[in-house]
Amino acid sequence: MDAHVLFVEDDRSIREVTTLELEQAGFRVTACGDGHEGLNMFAREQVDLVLLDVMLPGIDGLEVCREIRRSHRTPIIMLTARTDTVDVVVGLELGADDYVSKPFQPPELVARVRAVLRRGQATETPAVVRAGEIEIDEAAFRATRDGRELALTATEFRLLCVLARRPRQVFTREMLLDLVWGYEFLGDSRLVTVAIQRLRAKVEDDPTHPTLITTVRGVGYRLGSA
Amino acid sequence: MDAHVLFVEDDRSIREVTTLELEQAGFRVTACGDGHEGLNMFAREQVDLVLLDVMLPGIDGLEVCREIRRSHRTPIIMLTARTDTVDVVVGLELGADDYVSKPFQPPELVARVRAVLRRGQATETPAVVRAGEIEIDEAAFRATRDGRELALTATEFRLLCVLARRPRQVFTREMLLDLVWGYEFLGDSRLVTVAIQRLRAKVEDDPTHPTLITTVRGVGYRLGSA
DNA sequence: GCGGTTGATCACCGTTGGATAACGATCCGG
DNA sequence: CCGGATCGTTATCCAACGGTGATCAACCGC
Repeated sequence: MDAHVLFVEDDRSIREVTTLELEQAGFRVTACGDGHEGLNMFAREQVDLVLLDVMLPGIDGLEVCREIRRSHRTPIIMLTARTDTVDVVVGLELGADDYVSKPFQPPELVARVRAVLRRGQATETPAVVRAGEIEIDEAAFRATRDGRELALTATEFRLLCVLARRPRQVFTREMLLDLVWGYEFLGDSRLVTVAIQRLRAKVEDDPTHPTLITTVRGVGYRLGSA
Repeated sequence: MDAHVLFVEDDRSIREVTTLELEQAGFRVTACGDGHEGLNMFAREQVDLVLLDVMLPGIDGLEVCREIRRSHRTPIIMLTARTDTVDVVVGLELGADDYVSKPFQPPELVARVRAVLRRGQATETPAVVRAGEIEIDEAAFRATRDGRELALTATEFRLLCVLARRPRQVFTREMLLDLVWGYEFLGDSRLVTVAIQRLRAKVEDDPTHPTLITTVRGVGYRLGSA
């Protein structure tokens, strides 16, 4: 199993106890105490599932959930202390996969986590990544924009995927060479420049003024979110 | 636990023995023998900690460390064969989290790795650094002020990062030359003066009366004091 | 106040990085 | 075998970046 769980919960004692419980159940756990940080961790780490308290200082859990769902389909389980069902409904509407109401028995939580992960694997993760108006279906090898399909070539598609998997992260040309063309590839990194160019021509509204794939001069390229 | 360790060491026997030791201690290990490859692996793999020999063919360990620290806060432990402390000091200044001097007892190394990882989780290294009203997202190479994005150049951004990583710490011009431009850089330290000035022009409310980046006459600069 | 030192500011301009177009090799379906 | 598509390579153009030197202003010891 060995899935990586991100746990966002402001109550310290709950956080520590539950983290232990999850670790004993065989999960790798990254825990933090507020929404901002949760989003940061999520952006940095490769996470298989997110455990999200609704009540959080700063950005609350629902907001975090919405933010994650903007670009990722990682399973999310919400934790809610409230007895009323409003948060649950809103949470599920936002794309949460399950919820657990506090107080909970740790074994129950572990069971739910397992269940959601299993479900996710069963439905063979749709692997649809969204980035702005663009939708990428890695499995189907298709990318659409506002519903219309983009006629991307294989390398263009791979390049787009790599960029889209970590939106906002800047990739140097060398990283992209490794990730898209493979580590053994020997060749000028100017190839990346051209590849980006060709991708932009198909993806951007106005390729001369790219808004989706932006250039960071002296560093590299990045996708998304102004 | 199951952390992923990247191990960069050119001496083959040390590499193999230590890799085994680390694996027996429960870590996943990726090993390689030179700096270039180390950086490539780092770019490709999801790594939790880097073990870095100082003496390496090609790019040396200090350079690799600097390169990684340009955009990542992944914990780094330096291995140094030298008895003199210069490398250690430079390494720590460059942002290494610990160092171990060779020859070392493998158990000691494992203990240090565990300690640094634990520390890292405790201090929960943020991808986004805040300094006053300024937010810095190192991975995205992006800095905002009151939400509005700052149009910084690559060097300006790196300079800001270095200063922001240790707020209130005073940096001499020579330190900044090393940390931002690299220690091979030969050139007048007045360059730093100009760079600071250009950064201030974009960051300060009133660049003629800087409040964020202050000058310590006869010494250097520091960010966010008061 | 005076001279010396340190930092701020400005303008200059060579270099670099990135956009863009064009070329050629290779692959593939018909 | 031919025609189109794809992708690696190369040449050219332009803007922006950043290193340098000159000049000006602030500060310090005497």
